[in-house]
Parts: sequence; C-alpha cells; structure tokens
Amino acid sequence: MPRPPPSTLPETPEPIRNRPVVTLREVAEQAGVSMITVSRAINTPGQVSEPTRIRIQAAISSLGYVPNLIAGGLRSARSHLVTALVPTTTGQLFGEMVQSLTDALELRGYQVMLGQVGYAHSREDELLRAIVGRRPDGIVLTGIMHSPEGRRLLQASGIPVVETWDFTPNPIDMLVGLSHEQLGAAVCKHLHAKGRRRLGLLSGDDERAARRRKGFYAEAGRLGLREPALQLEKSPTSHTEGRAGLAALLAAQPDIDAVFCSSDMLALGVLTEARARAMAVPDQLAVVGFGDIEFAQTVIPSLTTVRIDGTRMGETAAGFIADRAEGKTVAEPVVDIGFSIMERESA
Amino acid sequence: MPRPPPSTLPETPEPIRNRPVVTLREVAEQAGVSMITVSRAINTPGQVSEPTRIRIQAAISSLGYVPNLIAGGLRSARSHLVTALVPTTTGQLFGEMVQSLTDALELRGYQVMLGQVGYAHSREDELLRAIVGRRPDGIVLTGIMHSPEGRRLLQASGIPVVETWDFTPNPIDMLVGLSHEQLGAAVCKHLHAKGRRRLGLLSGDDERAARRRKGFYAEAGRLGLREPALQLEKSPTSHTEGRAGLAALLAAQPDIDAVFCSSDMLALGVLTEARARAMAVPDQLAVVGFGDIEFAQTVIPSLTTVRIDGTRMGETAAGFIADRAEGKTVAEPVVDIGFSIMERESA
DNA sequence: GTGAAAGCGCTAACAA
DNA sequence: TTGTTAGCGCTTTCAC
Repeated sequence: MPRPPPSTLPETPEPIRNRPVVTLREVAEQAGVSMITVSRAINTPGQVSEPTRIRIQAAISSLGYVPNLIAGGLRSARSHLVTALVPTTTGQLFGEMVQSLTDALELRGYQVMLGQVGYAHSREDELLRAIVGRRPDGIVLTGIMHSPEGRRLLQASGIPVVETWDFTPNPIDMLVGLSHEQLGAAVCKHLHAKGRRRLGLLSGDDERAARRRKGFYAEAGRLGLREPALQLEKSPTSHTEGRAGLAALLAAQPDIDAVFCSSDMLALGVLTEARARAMAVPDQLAVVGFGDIEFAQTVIPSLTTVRIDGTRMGETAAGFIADRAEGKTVAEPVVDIGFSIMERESA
Repeated sequence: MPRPPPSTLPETPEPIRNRPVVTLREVAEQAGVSMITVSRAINTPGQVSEPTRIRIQAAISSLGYVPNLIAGGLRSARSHLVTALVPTTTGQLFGEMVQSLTDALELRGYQVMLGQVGYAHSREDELLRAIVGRRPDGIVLTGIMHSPEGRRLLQASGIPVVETWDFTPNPIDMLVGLSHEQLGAAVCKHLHAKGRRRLGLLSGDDERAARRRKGFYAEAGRLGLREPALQLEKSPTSHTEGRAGLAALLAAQPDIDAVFCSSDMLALGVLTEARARAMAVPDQLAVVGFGDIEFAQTVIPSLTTVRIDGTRMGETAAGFIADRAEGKTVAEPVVDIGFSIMERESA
C-alpha cells in the first residue's frame, strides 16, 4: 500500500523533550495571583488564605504543575538532598543502614541519593566532585575518608559530613562508627574462651576487615596463641570465596579449629565447604561471621556472627545531618555504636 | 576556674554553612578572563586557548572551585542525573542491573541516583513527584508503572523513561524486560521434562512473582498436571521464609516432588529445610530458584535457577536514556531480553 | 495576607 | 578565541 502524502499524516507530536513544561508563572496566571503567593501556597500554606489556596490548588492540578526543585534549590541554597557513598549497593551489609538513613531523612524532608564508590577507592575523588557539585545538604560516607584531596574538598565545601562504620581520632566532621580493632579482639577472645587454640582468618582485602584482623592478631598474641593462619580474598567477598578460602586455609594449616570470616557470605561458604569435607561445625571447626545478615539465624548450623546495629547507625547519621542542615549544633558529633557477638551454634 | 571574658576567647570559626563558597565569578576575576571563558575551559576546553586554559586551571586549583551543577543545570536544562527506582537496595537481584546501569551511564557523563520504592507501591506517586521535581535527564523504573497518576506525571514531564524487568504492551515510553508468564511456563515445562508431576510453588507476593505463577499454572494445566500447591510469602523474601515456606507446603501437600521458588534466597531456605528433614534434593524434591545470585553455583547441591541478564538490561536501559537525552531517536525502544534456565544439581 | 523587585550561579545566544 | 547580555524558575527581602 502506498504511503499517503505527508500532508495527510497525523500531526507529529512535538518532540517530548521540547514540550514546554508548566512553571510557577503559568500557575500564578491561571489562579490570578502572583508567583510568590503560589510558592507560599506550596511551601508554607499557613501564610495563604483558604480561598486563595483552593484556587491555586485547582490551577496546579489542572495544569499538572510539578515544582522545579532545582530552581528553588539554587535560590534557597537548600537541595533537600543527602548523598550516601557506599562501596557497593549489592551487599546486604550496608542495606540496613541505608534503609534506616533513607527512612529517617525522609521524615525530615530529605531525599537520599546513593553513590557507589567500590572498594578500590579509585573513583572516590572524582565522584566526590560530582557530588559536591550538586550541593547536597549532607554527605554520608561509608568508612573514613583518607585521601587528603577528598578531605580538603569536603571540608572546604561546608557541607555536613558523617563518616560511618569505622572510627578515627580525627574525623572530617561528624562520625558514627565503631572500632574494628576492638571487634577483632573480642572475636578472638570469644574463640579462646570456647577452647579454640589454632585460629584462622578468612578475610576480604578491604580496610575495615584489615582492622579487624589487626585486633584479632593482637589479642591472639596477648593470649599466647599461635599466630592465626590467614587467607585473603578480594572484597566484596561471597560464597565462592568462602569455599575456596577454607580449602586454601586448610591446605596451609590443616589443624585449625576456628575461622573468623570477614563477612557472613564468606562464612556461609565456609559452612558449605566444611560440609563437603564432612568437617563437623562447630565440633571440629568453629565459624564466626560478620554482619548478621538474615540467613545467619536460620542456616544449619546457625551462624555465630558479629552484629552492627545498622538501623541505629543510619538513624543517628540522619539526625546529625538534618540537625546541622537546619542550623542546629550537634552536641555529640562523634558516636561509638559498638557491636555485639551473636552467639549461635557455629561457635 | 572562672571563664575568661568573652573578648579573650579565640575567634569562633565562622559557621561552616555560611563560609562563602567560591563561584565562577571569582575564578574569572583571578584568572583575568570573563565568566563564560571559565565555563568553556571547564566544559568545552577545546574552545579555549592553551595559555588561557592554564591560567584558569591554576585559579581553579588555588581557589578550590567546585562548579555548582545545580546552577548550570537550571540554565542548560540538563541535570546529567538519571534516577533509578528500585523496590529495595538490599536484594542482590537488582544489584547487577543497577551496577551496569551506573557504569554505562557514567561513561556517558551521567550520575545515577537510586530511589527506594519498596514493594508496596504506597510511596510511589509521592516519590515520583520528588524525583520529577529534580528534572533528571532520565528515569529507570524497576517493573511497570501502573498507577494512572504516575503514568500521567511521567508522560507530562517529558523525561525519557525506561521500564525494566517486566513486559507490557503499552509502556510509558521505552522498555527493556521479559515475560514472567513465559518464564513460569518454561520452568514448569522443565520440571515436567525431568519427570516431576506433583509441583509446588513458593512465592513472594510481588507482582512479577505473580506473573510467573500464572504462567506456571497455565503450563501445568496444559500438561495435564495436578494443580500446583502454593505457599505465598511477603516480598522481599529470604532464607527464613524459605524454610518456613517449605514446611507449610509439605504440611498442606506432603507428596510434592518439586518446588519453584520466586527467589534464590527462598530456594536456599528450601534447601536448608529439606536437609533438616533429610529429604534428598533432587531425588525426593527438585528445587528451582530465580535470580542466579552468586551462591547458586556453589551451594550443595548447586541450585537450578533462572537467570536474567541484568548487565545487559542495565546497559540497554543506559543506552536508551543517554541517546534520548542527547536528542537521538531510539530505533527499537522495546526490547525483550529473555531469560535462561541454569540447569544444575537441584533440578 | 499579598506583591514587586532582585538575584541565586551558571550557560545559551549572539556578537566581536 | 573571547566577551556581553539575558535569563533558566524559583525564593529572599522588603514593602504594603
């Protein structure tokens, strides 16, 4: 069938990007008030009389007006946006904190934007510029910022910053974390108390895992234990590395009677590998994880692991950011939220 | 000790939020050029002569200037921001897609902002207004937008939208997904081919899982199988529900010889519960998961599951968004990326 | 309770 | 290659 001549074709709809978007001005015109009155009806409705407000609401609905927060933010210098930097969005470890951060900030009128840094830190400075450039009302970092360039950038920006999940004597600004050295030492002590003497470590190569190892080694030395065997894996760690890691550990040091893993997924892999080798857990081998992710309670054997209260960490960080963004002073801007060893069957 | 009089106290540092932030104007003054030349040196360096560029760079470094992307975005109507809406950031299922979306968009100069909707859809419209208000250059939805209000909002906004993970004959704009009905039917067929006749479903209560059930039921009918037993759990589903779910399924229908689970975590819970009951997998009970998350290959028995190519989905969506944001027309804006059954030991 | 004027920091459009 | 002018859409400030 021949194509009809172009003139009879239905009107091509205007390219979607160029369709004029409704602005405050048009709402104001339609409602017969000034722009600022519309602005008030939206942001501080108490300042506008009821009949006016109703007329404005009608205009907004009929025009389908959606306020441009970019423009408002430029003028008011408040973006109502908080950026959280996480190593990975895939891992369940940070999920709890991110969720509670998001929920708590939403209640106070902020949106959370997530940025993935990766464990490698290579993109960190670059990403940081893109983030600071958007002038968020707050920045939440997973871990401590080490790069001097990054620290300078954040400090110069004047944006409230919360570092989390770790501890340092000189935070950039605010901090809600815990000592991973203490945590590693506590796990070592726990295993020692359970009668374990030939310890092993299966650990990701990220910084916080390194601190846990340090505390673990130090405590092992203090208790007069043989130096723990070590197997390192690339972070983020998972089930596969857990299986391979235990195999490697046993090849190097066949008589170990306990393993501290730097993540629960790693520990799950260790449980699987132990089962494949008919090693009894905990009788022959005690296993401790990190993170207390959901399955830790319900696997067989249930997993002894270390729990960080991600919900509290997220809520605390949210409070810090929101208070500071609203001009309040945070009385105690450095908080140690600690950890707890969840003792279950595996150790 | 009495407080010294106020005048002798060290100067209170200026409140961090009020410290004046460096703007383009100051860089221009310091470099002895106009503002627009600085703008060009940053955004289109090819247009600026080398000596000028070097002077400007020096001024930028010495002042610690970070461009205000909000202001630039307001003027240029391009935010270089793409928003992705996901049910949860915790689950590993969407992680692969989000990662590849982020990576692919970064290469083209966009940042990805993540918004959590939850499975309940209650916050969806509200969140959508907050998102559209920031005028992102693109929006990626996990799943299909059903709410008429949401559809209208998105369509009126003129922002390029990609719906993902699902299929519909009438997408809002662009689509890269798959048919969950076909997927459910394929799994049913697979189990039938393996000689299973008394099927069970353990499923989350989200929409896409419902579509998989529908296809599964339909195929079971077609094959003349007994109606599959069903146990529903709340999404997002996890290990605990997998254990409890299998228990419930067996209580209702003790002779089932296969279970199709709506997530791999659920399937892992089923494997655990089967082990606790000394039910042999796959001999007594075949288990199929969904998602092909990392541990599926390495658990014992390894998990037969359905894989969606999240990387390809993310890359495709990224290409769609970036092309459209740059004014190009997307030739085939609706793509079915399909699925594959990863046959392993459990079925 | 409402409005007019100014301007947030930047870039498009046009000019030289 | 560089500059001038205007204005993005909104909110602050000040006035009535």
